[in-house]
Amino acid sequence: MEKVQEYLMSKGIRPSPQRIAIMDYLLDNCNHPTVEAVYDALHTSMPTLSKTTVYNTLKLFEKKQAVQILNIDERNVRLDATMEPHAHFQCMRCGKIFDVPVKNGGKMAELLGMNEMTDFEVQQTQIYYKGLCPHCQSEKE
Amino acid sequence: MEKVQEYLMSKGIRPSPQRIAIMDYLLDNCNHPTVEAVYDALHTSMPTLSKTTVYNTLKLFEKKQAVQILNIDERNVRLDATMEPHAHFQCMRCGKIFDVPVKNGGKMAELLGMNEMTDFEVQQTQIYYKGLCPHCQSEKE
DNA sequence: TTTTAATTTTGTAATCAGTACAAATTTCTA
DNA sequence: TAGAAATTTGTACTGATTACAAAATTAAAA
Repeated sequence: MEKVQEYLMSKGIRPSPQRIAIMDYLLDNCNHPTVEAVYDALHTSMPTLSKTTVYNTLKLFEKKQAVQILNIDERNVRLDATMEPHAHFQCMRCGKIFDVPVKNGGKMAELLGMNEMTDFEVQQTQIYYKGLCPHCQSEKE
Repeated sequence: MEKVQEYLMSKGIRPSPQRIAIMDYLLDNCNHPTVEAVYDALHTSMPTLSKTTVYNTLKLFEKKQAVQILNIDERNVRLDATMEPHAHFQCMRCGKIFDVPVKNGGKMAELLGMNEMTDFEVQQTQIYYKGLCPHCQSEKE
């Protein structure tokens, strides 16, 4: 638990109880939860927690590069505390989101030839796949 | 103008006046407009047009692979009628969205090594870059 | 043609994720 | 300890998107 606190500080984030709880939850739940899910899960053990705080905190985490806010789902934002470069796959049938490794582990923009567009300064790269996950492929009649 | 009609039919889309107008607008305006922008632009010359129709039509176009609905901007959906594979860059300062070519023109998933994940059936790939566009780099003090 | 069925469009009302804002609380600093 | 700065909270609001059912248009059948 102090691990989380140290992790936040290493990212330049002041470790308040709320921030620790949120980051702790994200590190334990890598299933790309929604904001709602984070709030619901923490609300019971921390009844005073406000949804605005969750939003504020996530915005802060993003700015400090401690979380990725994914727009892969058209309805809700999804959270991901894994900061190593990787892509995401969303199943169009069950909606689940999967982490997907990228060739030679990273440098996604370079892989795609973005380095040749020297005029643009890329600060982040997001790669979203959509299709059918293994389970839903076999379900499909 | 009949070109658009034929294009829709080639995609398996019945060419109603509204659909023709919307597709025509998207083909003429490649600046990744919002739904609102499409509606506003067409509303004057087609006063009966409803915003619901715009939404319905775009959903249909997407299903028929005649348009890409981009989630790169966190506020609004953006439209793109260019169906050749390419990536998108959004400037974090001015918000503009740019088309970006991809190495050897396409096969984006393969470039990233997604073909090796044989268990997932990828149907579409979206690549979003964020950073500073050339113009905003020089503006930045 | 007429009639009927199917498709498409329209407008209004509702939903719901996300934000604005100011008060309350906590933490830091002098 | 007092006061300033940072953080959290709750409520009200916004605004994009959807639900839905009526109206209009188009296609098909007779």
